[in-house]
Amino acid sequence: MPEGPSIILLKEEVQQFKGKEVVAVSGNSKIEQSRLLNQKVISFKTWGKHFLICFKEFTLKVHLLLFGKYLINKKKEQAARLSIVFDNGELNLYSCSVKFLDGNINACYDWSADVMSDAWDPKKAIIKLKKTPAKFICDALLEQDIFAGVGNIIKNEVLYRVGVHPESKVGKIPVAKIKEIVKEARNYSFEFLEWKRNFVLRKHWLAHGQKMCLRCNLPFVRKYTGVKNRRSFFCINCQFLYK
DNA sequence: TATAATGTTTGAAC
DNA sequence: AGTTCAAACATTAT
Repeated sequence: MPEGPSIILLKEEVQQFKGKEVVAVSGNSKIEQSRLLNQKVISFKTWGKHFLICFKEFTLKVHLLLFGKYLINKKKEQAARLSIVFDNGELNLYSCSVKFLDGNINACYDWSADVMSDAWDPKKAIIKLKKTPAKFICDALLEQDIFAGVGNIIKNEVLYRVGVHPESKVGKIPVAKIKEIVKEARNYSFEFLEWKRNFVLRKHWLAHGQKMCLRCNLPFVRKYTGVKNRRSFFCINCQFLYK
């Protein structure tokens, strides 16, 4: 479900509730649900994979993790983690993490680290990468402090597009190539957004889940890589190993 | 039916 | 005290 672009779509879909007051709350979440009652939604925001419902005094942070789902004006049979009812509809959240953040939301997040944000700052990402030369690039791309919103699919697609082996060491990758990776992390995320919006994301995957490399027709390597030990799909012919 | 998968936090073990 | 790592959580298609 998640990855940054999917959360942007969620934000778009709930705009009907902006400015609306919460009239009922339920669900199996252990948070103090009553806090939400009678509160008016000031705005919806996202930071990477975080979906943020901002109220006057606090923000509700929703993270869909790996299996999270949401339904708008619809319900599943299973109990919701949190169901937020407005007078014009409801938002139902399932198998996700929900938490309150107190105070000004801007104090909680560095918006410039979010690849989907207008405030995204590629230069900062490059500086952060330079500080961790020993890290594998496959791990670095998943670091939310550097590339908030990038998940495993985006990681695989970006590395294939720029021709970099996932087990390359950050410090061994030429600066020009690092810049390309940073640029593509944002660029691909926006393509992901439009494809996902139109339900055609999957058919545009060039690496993730693929068996053969379309460029050279060699079989992909499928391997759990990095300290994070996440699935990587790559072509040893088209993706250079900087080590 | 067992397994694996778009993710993160936690707390024990070093 | 800082790092590392396995476990926990949760869902569903194959």
